[in-house]
Amino acid sequence: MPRTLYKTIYDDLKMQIEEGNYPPSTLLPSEKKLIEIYNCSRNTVRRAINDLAQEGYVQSVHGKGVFVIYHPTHQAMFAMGGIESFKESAIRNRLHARTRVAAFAEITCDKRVSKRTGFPVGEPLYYIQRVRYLDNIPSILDINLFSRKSVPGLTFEIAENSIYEYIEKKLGLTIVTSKRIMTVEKATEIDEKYLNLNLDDYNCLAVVTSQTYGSDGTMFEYTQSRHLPKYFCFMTTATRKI
Amino acid sequence: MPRTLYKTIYDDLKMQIEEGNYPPSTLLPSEKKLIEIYNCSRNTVRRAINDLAQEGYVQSVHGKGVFVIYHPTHQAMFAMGGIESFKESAIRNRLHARTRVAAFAEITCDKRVSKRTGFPVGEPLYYIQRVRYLDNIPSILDINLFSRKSVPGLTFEIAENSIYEYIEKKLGLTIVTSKRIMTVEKATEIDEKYLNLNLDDYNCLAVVTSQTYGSDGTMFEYTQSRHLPKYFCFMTTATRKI
DNA sequence: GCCGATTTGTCCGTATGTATC
DNA sequence: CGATACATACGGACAAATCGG
Repeated sequence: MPRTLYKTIYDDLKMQIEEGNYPPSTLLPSEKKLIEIYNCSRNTVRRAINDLAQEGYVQSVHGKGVFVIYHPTHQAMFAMGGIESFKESAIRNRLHARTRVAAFAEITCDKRVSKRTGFPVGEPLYYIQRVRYLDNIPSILDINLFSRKSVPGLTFEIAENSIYEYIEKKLGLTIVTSKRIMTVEKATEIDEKYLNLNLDDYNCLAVVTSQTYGSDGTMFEYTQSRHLPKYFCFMTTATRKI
Repeated sequence: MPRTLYKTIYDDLKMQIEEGNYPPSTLLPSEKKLIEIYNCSRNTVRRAINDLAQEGYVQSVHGKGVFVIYHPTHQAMFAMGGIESFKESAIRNRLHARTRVAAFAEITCDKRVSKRTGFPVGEPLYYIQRVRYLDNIPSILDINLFSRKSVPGLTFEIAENSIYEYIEKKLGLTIVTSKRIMTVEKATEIDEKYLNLNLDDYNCLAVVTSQTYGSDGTMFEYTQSRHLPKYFCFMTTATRKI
């Protein structure tokens, strides 16, 4: 449940938009009216609208009002721009999810790994390979590197379930920022093996590389997710800086 | 030139971070100090920090301070999360850019097009196909649909140069929000023809579909960009909502 | 463990500027 | 021109997290 006022307003407006009470290409009530509706200050309303704008739900136009630009099409997507665990996305898309751990090891960051990941040389790490099944089809190959300092006590069993759940619920570490880079790469032998690839079909994979930062300001995770193109979709909203 | 105070502060902090004056994993000066430095109110400083956080430059931590999480690695990318024209990205990456217009027509949106693009049925549109060359290699196939109402007067010649320049400079229309969806698709015969594909190499393309909204709150552009994987890279930053 | 200083987070009120109609 | 709408900027108050003594 939202504990802050602007979050409550944000959630309510978002719900109203999704349910069609504020249809696409119409205007939201003016800030003045929203102040009356939610009985709060103008800043608080503006904060909520701002967050909605960043997610592509609305767009403010000077002197006119706040337009709804949400279209229901974009709901049925698998991988969204936000930060979400595999389990969370699977649940949201009503797919059966299963994870098989293919490798689990403790390593130390060397020069080569440091260059690729951004972890400092000498940093103790967990190296984990996992195959993700959606409705029993191997769909994603995940290669994770977690800092053993930031995320201590990881086990094979936790990796089989949800590492994010462990981080947030057991360790109390909050996940804040995630930087992601999307590329398309030729499938390797390892991909072929784990994802049961038929190269005549697709010989490429969608590769998402991400660095995740926790609430202590340090990077605690570097992950490469290799997606079967068929089930891959990545959505984001950009706003132009003037 | 930035006309607003928070933009000035944002630009200055960004520059300092990029130049290494505020190195990665150190703290920015506290809000209190920044208020003194820039001689402004707390809200203004916070606004600038907020914008930097959304671009993955910094991350605020309650009770501690604002960490710099920028790493210089991410500069040399081609397609970024932001809104940028082909010409702009090419210049930023110091590549020679050329555009060949393969098709230019005026059409009217029918049911099928409407379902795919989100334009209303009956909307008058421009249909444009362009091949983008980077350093004389055909790298991107762009299929654009522009609203003839929002973007009147488009010509073959403008399409050969920069449509965005025309929209912003000649029409005075501001580009605000862009929603994008990234997928990986099998290459078609058309791709093969225009991009000189060798299917033994890559048989897939990175496909970015985007809907762009202008300052009048209406969608004026629907574009599908089909990228050669070799030169494709897409970067974005996500922050977790609690 | 407690306390006080520091730092960020939330929220309020107000004034002024500027675009739209 | 005036009314309405959003944009920028300032100020202050209190809460919550962190850290050092």
